Amino acid sequence: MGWSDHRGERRGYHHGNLREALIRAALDLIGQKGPAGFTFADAARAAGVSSAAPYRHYRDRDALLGDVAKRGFELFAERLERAWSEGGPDPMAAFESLGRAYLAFARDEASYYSAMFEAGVSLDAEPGLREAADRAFASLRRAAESVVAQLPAGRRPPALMMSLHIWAMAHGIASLFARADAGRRPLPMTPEELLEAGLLVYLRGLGV
Amino acid sequence: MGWSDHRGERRGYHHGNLREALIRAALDLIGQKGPAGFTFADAARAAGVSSAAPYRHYRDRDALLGDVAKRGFELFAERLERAWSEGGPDPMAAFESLGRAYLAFARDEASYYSAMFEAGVSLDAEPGLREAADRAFASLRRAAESVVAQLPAGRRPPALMMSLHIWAMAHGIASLFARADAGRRPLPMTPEELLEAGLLVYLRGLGV
DNA sequence: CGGTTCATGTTAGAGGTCTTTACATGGGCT
DNA sequence: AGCCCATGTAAAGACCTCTAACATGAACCG
Repeated sequence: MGWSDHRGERRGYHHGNLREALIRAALDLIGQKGPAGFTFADAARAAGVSSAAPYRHYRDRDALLGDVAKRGFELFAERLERAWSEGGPDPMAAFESLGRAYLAFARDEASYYSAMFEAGVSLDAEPGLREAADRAFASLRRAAESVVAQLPAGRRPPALMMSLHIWAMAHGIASLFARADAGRRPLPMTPEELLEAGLLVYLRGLGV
Repeated sequence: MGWSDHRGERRGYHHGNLREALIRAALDLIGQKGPAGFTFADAARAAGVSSAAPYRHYRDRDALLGDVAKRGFELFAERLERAWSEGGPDPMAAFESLGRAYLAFARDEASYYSAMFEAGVSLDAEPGLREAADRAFASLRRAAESVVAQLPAGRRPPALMMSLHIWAMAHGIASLFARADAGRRPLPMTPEELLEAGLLVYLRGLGV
């Protein structure tokens, strides 16, 4: 069959770039039906190949999801690092920029976020996955250290703990309230406002 | 077949309490393989009945999962309410008791927690599900109101927002760090300590 | 007490999906 | 040109979902 896939890219018997097409298909399907809402064969269909073709590139569905999660963490780390460095010279302003970038990622790249945190993918499922996740977390931690460094030496909270708190709150808000899950709890404010307010309260509690 | 199920409870042709057995089977299976890791037929097998029997009690797998989530929220609400009322007369002490109960539930009843927050069950999937979830959240909110009421009238933050922040942090910590997911990020402290510290910082930020 | 009823089981099977095995294709190298 | 092998397909077998038709036995009723 020579007809092209749904993006009009396929050229002949061989797809040419099935690996990437499967990733895109997985992201599309996660967006439509959640991380558990599609099968390996569904991804093959969406990419325009037979249901056996994906096995040439991934051992099974979990391996595909693991690759998606890994790429998600890499993209996430980039976005967080960029938000931090573009957030201005003031650590606090940069910090808020980071928080917004976190939620923006959770919202705009909801499919990646889902694969990263809600698909039940083990950090050992894919080589490099844990490293990518660590890099994203390190970005948060560096930001926390930079804020902590502004405090007088006697009142510096542990930056690691601080970054864990912030990560937990950002993830909690993203996970509970920022998903478009049709039937989610309604909020009196946007998730971004909720997170910003939460971070401000938390930082004030630290004496910042 | 007169042999009994894996818990030695079955008596004869009729199971006697298949509905409950299916719930237990679902919880067992979620604990072993995650909320997406088993089928309706698996649950039937685990309960010791034919694969058609569950249809007498649940329309499909989602209905079973919805019932599990509903019971989970009911149990969760009970535990939170009890922790609050047993936490002592001091609102702050009661508040910490509530936080510990939250994490204890996420840890000890990980299968319920998974069905409630990670299985993608819509709050409309089952009659009474949303009500049960609301009751659990209301428990958090009442606790927040009680703490807020201790503050001078001019400095009272909105209790709803406060309860959302606390829920988000508790859920974030439970979801990211408190699961025994074999390959989770290691922490320099227990999740309970992390949450307690986070709540203290947050409450200090509010002026409590 | 005997018979009826009906909720709750069973088996059988249609229809579908997933996964694997054996075979087909053609791009790239010598 | 011709070979190799990465990357596709087709088809078989296993399993799941769901329905239909039948079986069992506990509870109820005359």
